[in-house]
Amino acid sequence: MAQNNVRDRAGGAIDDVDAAIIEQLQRDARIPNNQLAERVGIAPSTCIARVRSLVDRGVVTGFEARVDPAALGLGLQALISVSVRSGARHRMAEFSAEMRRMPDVLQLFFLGGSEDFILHIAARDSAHVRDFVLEHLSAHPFVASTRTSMVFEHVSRAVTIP
Amino acid sequence: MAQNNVRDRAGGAIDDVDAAIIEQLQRDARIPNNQLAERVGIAPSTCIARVRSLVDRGVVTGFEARVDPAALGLGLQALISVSVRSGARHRMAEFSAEMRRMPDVLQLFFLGGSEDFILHIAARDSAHVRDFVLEHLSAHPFVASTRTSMVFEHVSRAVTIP
DNA sequence: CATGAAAAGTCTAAAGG
DNA sequence: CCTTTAGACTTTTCATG
Repeated sequence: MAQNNVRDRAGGAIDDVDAAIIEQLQRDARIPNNQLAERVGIAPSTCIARVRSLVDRGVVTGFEARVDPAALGLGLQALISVSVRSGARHRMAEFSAEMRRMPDVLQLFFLGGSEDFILHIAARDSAHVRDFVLEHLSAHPFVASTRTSMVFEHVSRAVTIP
Repeated sequence: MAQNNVRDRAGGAIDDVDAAIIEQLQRDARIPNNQLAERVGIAPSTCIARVRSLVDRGVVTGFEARVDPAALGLGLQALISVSVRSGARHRMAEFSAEMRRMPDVLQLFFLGGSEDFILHIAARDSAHVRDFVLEHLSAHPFVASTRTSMVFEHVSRAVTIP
């Protein structure tokens, strides 16, 4: 069986050509359609239809520019584990919406287990991290406790096709 | 002072037009250059030069397609905190390179503090998570201990210009 | 640095296999 | 589902303010 066939949510299948398209677009979302077509070995018009189908089926969810936070003066990153008061567990959605509005928040992970969620933030310096935790977390009525760890290095990779 | 002037690493400055360009490209990296130019209020030829400059200065580090792991059959995500044996601390770089090669790893955070790093992985199901931890972490000579938390929800946001 | 105009290249739809 | 073709649209370069 030379061909992959991971089924997607919409019932379509990801074949080898789709996989190759995805891999190229993960590397460079701005590759011209005709170059992309040539690299994956199909005609440009077929390629355009394939890319559209991947987007329509929800496999490719968007195309975004990666920006270096350090280049914007945000040279520090931190992970903050937050435990929510047991009485406030049912209001997590509310809290989530608040956190999402904070400009410093890069990622938000809602977890099962003892910790309730982890925030990934970008900051100018350690005073900025401290202020963020004190003002937006420690002082928050839903928050039971926090634990902050500085990020020394962050590696992020696109998901690999199984 | 109506104009922003965050200095970047290369000594250039991010002015309001650059900030507007970055914001648009974070939303949609594939926006046509002439549309982008119109939205930020400059000529297409100027816009092309601005975008190139942002890339050359390392402010914009790339353009990538976002892919839904669930659409590829990876419906589960986990965060795994890993503590490294004290004797192996000086070989973290080696370990990092190994982890980066694993196809299931989405992100890798190197931390200061008691935990040494956190892995963010995508998996088919809980058996896949368990196998990953057992085979690649617990069995690894550098690893002292691990703690796995399932991710119920993951929100990821582009960095905001300060 | 920014611009406009012209050349080079790319996108896309339609028709046919 | 793929390919070819041809017209429309975009990108890009470069000379000039």
